[in-house]
Amino acid sequence: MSLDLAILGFLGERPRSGYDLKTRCFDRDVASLWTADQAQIYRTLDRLEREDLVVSRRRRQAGRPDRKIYELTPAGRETLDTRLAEPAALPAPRDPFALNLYFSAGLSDDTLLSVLSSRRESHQRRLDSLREQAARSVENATNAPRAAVLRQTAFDGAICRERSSIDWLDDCIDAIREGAVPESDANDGRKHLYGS
Amino acid sequence: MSLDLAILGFLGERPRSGYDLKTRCFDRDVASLWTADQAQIYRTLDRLEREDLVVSRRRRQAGRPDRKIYELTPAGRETLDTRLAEPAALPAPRDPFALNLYFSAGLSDDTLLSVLSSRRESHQRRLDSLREQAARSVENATNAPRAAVLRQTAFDGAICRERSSIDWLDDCIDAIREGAVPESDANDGRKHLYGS
DNA sequence: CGTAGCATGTAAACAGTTACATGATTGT
DNA sequence: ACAATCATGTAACTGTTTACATGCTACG
Repeated sequence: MSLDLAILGFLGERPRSGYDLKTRCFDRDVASLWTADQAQIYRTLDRLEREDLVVSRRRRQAGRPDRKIYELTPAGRETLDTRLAEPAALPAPRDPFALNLYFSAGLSDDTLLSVLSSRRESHQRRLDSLREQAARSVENATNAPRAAVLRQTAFDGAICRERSSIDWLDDCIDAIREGAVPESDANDGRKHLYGS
Repeated sequence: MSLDLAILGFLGERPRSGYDLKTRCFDRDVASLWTADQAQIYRTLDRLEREDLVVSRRRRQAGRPDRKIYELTPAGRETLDTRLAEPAALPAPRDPFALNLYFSAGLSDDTLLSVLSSRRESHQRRLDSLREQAARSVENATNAPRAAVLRQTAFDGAICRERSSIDWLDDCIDAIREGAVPESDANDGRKHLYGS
């Protein structure tokens, strides 16, 4: 459903083709907030058209296949505005990495450290791409100051979470290095042997 | 796949039934890190048994339906240890709320404020339940100090992210209240009218 | 005594999301 | 052959819902 919203949102700025949405919008502008497959985009456009939220018209192109340009219908515009103004509940909690750690008492300090460091790197990479995209987003919207600020803000939220994840990981890593995490529990997890 | 890991992890501590996993483990211990449906748990247990990662035996009970107690096989234990030690890549970016904000230039300041505040409340509630569960987790593991610390750490990561989300939202709210967000862009999003 | 609720397991249908892959155009 | 563009097929995983079966215990 977030994909619907994103597509309606992009079409709300200006009419676009599926190809356009994929290459310019999703892959370039918001890739670090949301990713979408090409097939997903085309199918969703089909559905949105069936629901009369968008309409398409074909545009001939010299030397290229036709482009199918989609734009919002009034109903689409209305749906977009409504959905944007709705209070957005949090999604169900899904924190695979925390789960991992929750069960990791059997790992050695060294293994833990390597898991945490590689995680830290991933977050760092994501942080970098968030910053890059945030910068580009602002450039692209200099003539719409409110949009520019809100886009920057949207990225800021994600950036801020990435930074806090990194800080947390650094603390974990330090704690282990300083020996602040107790040694392996006696017999941990092996109290109940198979077949016993 | 995270569900697999969680189930293997819980069974790694001690043998348990499906019911047990649902009511004690998922609904009580890690509800704010991961949720799982009853049907999902049973289906996954079936599959894990077909894959020889767990085995079950039936236990008669006086007056109740039999319980089916699952425990890890050696292969299950090995899979668990391997998966825990693997570097965990970040999941694809999915930030529906940031997307929302990204497209919200057409909303009034008042509407924005209400969206942001209600979001703030949701995060506050999640933060509270994280803290609660973290506290209980530590109590329940006093005889396994390494596990206790790692569990606390796992929750800390999530807590820390929730806190930073809340701080960020507070900043957004303040900025809007202070008029630091430019007024609605002229004609925003309505440049391209339907049918034009 | 009857009814409700709890404890426990099984099964199957269905919808939503994402991924991955393939193929059809069209004109340079 | 290549790039741009749209279209389809398919599979996996996840989640939700619903239904069914059984036999306690507890309350009015």
